[in-house]
Amino acid sequence: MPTSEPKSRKNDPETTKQDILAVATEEFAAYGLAGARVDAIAERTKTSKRMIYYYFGGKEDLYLAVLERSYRSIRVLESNLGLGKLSPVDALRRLIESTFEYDEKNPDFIRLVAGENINRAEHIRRSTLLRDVNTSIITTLTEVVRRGREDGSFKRDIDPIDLHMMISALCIFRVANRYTFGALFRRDMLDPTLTDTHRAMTCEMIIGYMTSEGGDAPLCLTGAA
Amino acid sequence: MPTSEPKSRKNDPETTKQDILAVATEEFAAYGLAGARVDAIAERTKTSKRMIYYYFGGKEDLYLAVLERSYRSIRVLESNLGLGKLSPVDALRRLIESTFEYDEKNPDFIRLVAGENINRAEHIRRSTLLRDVNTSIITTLTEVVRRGREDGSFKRDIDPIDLHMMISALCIFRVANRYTFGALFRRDMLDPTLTDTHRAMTCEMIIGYMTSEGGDAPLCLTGAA
DNA sequence: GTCTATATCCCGATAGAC
DNA sequence: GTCTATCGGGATATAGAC
Repeated sequence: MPTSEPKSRKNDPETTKQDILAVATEEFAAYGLAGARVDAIAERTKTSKRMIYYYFGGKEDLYLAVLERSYRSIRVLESNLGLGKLSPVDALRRLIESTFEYDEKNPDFIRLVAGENINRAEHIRRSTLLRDVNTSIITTLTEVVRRGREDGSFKRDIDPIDLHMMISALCIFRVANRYTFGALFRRDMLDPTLTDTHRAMTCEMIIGYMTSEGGDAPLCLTGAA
Repeated sequence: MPTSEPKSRKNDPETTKQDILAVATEEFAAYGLAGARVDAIAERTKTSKRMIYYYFGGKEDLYLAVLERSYRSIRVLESNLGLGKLSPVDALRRLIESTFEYDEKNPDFIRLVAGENINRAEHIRRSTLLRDVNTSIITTLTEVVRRGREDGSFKRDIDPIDLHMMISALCIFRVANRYTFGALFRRDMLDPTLTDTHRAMTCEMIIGYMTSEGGDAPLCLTGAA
């Protein structure tokens, strides 16, 4: 058996790296960058702590690799929704529902982003790769908004980044703030019996906004002080 | 001068404690519980590290005291809005706008909450005081929703906690995720030129939802696949 | 490429005088 | 109530053999 065929070996570098990344994602999501422990990551990995430094350099480099992998995952998923074949309203609804489901199923990603905001995004800022990966969602939304304006279904002239902000806000909040809400108001926002209600609220709020007319004081302000 | 009048002394306990709390709020908001340094807090205080342990017991107790002070601040503000004198729609708008302004002006509070969610709210959960303090916002919203349903201006039968969730989501997101958004999309969500746009979007989205009719497929689904 | 053992630093908490 | 000096635990990172 020639040594030039490493793929038959039990532990090839790529598998080891992916194993480390998967475990590190959970640890960083669970405790944040400052709270995460390299020892804890190594312990749950098939390999050793030395290998983490060997492959990734250090704790912060590993953390950045985790962020890059996580962002790529959601952006790839969004790009495969086939929104171009749908009407603008249906495309928007499909994007909102996909985001809603993805966020609910991937709390680790939400927690990573929350942690990186605590860090004032100083690690994301160092990565041009992350910026490139994330352009796709804005490109997608720009096209949906353009088509909706063109066929008249969207009445609002909105910046696509602001639309992304509103979708993200409503989908992320119930995951990101699940614990404080649960502790303060005794209501688990991820309780399965609430999913349909929350998804419908999210869709109707955003689509309702996009498809309705706006104005200076559009809503029942007559007679107010 | 009798010693029973301590208010004339330069350093009375209450002032010292408030000084510590103010500095600790900034430190915990800036770095989270795990990332915050007791030494850093002590350095920027008028007093010493020893006094932090003397008054508060330890790092985690100080952190909890900071959380209690911060939550009390926003809940007191909300309670003084005089919403009972306004129509349901105007009351809702006033509450949304107040929340929007408060969150924008108090990023430290938003960051504290985000950090506590990283901690899975395990500190908030230990405090019955925090739960009591936070009931007021739900009481307030319950009353607004009840009146709006009664006079017919609100068409949706919404759980007040869910309404609070939606208001919080839209107002908090642009502050909580300011840094990752800025780094990824090159748009500072707190840029002063965006404030009016975002506030109007937030109000119209929520009030528009509450005052419009809902249904299974209420929005332009005719002809869709 | 992989392991164990360890160097080095940093931080929370405390001792003990005044 | 306030200060300075320091202890002790634990974390990141590395050394060095195989």
